[in-house]
Amino acid sequence: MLKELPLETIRDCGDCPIRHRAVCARCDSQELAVLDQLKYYRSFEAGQTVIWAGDRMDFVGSVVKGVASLTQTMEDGRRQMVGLLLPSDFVGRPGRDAAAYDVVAASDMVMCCFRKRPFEQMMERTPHIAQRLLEMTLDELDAAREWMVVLGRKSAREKIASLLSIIARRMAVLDMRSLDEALVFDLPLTREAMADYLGLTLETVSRQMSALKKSGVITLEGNRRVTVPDLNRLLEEAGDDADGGVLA
Amino acid sequence: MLKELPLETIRDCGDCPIRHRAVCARCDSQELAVLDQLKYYRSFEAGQTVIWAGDRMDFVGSVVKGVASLTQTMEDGRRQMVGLLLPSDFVGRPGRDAAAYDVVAASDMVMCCFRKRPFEQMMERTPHIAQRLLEMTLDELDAAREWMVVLGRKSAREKIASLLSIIARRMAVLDMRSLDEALVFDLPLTREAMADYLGLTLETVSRQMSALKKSGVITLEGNRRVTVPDLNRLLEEAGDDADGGVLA
DNA sequence: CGGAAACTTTGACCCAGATCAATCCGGTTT
DNA sequence: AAACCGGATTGATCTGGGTCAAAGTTTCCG
Repeated sequence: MLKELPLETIRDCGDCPIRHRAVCARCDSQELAVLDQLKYYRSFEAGQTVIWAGDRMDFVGSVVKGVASLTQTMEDGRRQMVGLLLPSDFVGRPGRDAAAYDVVAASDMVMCCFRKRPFEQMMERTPHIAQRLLEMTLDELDAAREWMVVLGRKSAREKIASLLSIIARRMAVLDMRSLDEALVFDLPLTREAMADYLGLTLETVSRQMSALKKSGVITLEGNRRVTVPDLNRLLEEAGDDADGGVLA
Repeated sequence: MLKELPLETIRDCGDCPIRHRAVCARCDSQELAVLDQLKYYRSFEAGQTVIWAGDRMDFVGSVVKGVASLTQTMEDGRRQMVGLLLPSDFVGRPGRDAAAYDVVAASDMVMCCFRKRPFEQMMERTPHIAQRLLEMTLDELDAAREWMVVLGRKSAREKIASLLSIIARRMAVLDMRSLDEALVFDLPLTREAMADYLGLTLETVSRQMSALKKSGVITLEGNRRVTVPDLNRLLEEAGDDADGGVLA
């Protein structure tokens, strides 16, 4: 356990599933060729730590497959998740040496990595990368701010509904499914991780999941598989505008 | 009331107080000359709304003097502040037409504005601006994530102490005062705005302010003026490492 | 298959912070 | 000065979610 998985397939950027959403999205074929030389893949199994807060971080990269979490821990052990990274999301900060947060694989995960120095040099020469990274960072900032509303002002039930709707929508987009039909997905988080995301205890998460199930807002098969028969109903429960913001 | 203040002095970029911290920080004198042509100042009085969420926003800019807040409002009226903008902070998002949040002047405030289109064009031609904006956005994302820990995991007393220490430190840096001596500053926020920042009610804010005062962690003169005799003591109350992160 | 570890659910009770309701300022207007 | 007004404080009470505790499920392996 806790060792890196062997890589089934070394992919080519050309058929990379996140080619058009990741930090490389704007790159032309020539720029991509350079990145292709620089990149290497790393795999992690669910639960494995990618890096600890404070550790020296000599790479940056993109989540290709699976889900990772960014978590901040207070000295007394209280934990708050501050980022949930789905495929195409970027890990690391150019210009910073140490990791600011614990990065943990929430599910089995594959990352496309670059050594930090060469990547930074490439960024200086390649405005397309810096532009895309700015765009992605601004999106993340927006997401962080939405999340602050969830943490600061929503009830436990609304928090759970918010989390489920965020995951449901992002998963649907990644799978290119329509938001109108019933959505089925596997939660990439344990109850404890959900609690860390939402500023709750795992008991409260469990109770509210049961409550949403009893109300028919969701269906559960086992602990992980969730069905959302009507996304608008879920969004109402989340306290959001039923036709809320469009995810890019 | 609620009209823009007349501008006492039209400043030159050369002696602008935020010249070396704002989005223009990296610009050379030639680039600065171009910006100088583009820029215009706007003043707001405390309480005045700069722009409402959803409104068309045809400018971007920097806070030069004073403090502004970004606030998200839910349909039922619950409010959460999602950004606190001090001098040098950037307002608006290149590439976005509508404001995402209410922007309100918390104190009398001066902004240095640029019409959005020309600024975006300038950004494309001037990597120094895009680079600096990326850096600032990454810093804001870090700040947002710290704030998420505050919202999700801290007690009311810790929340208040956290807010005071953030403001005290940023004010001290702007005034170039040492963090070792006693810090005195005027709170730029009403109790209600503090509550919106921290996900609390104004009554709880008031009670915890009184409690911190009784414990000698702070001193109050009137409602606004705060003295922090010992910043480390305040940081302990905030639940942070006493020698916490260095603010850039 | 079986046993254990990890995760989840459920119940009983409690408390920090919300809510509701008076005051209490410090200015400002008349 | 008196009346007014927008904060701010303080008090009494209530409650959502935390805490502690005990089962119940899955999953993982040998």
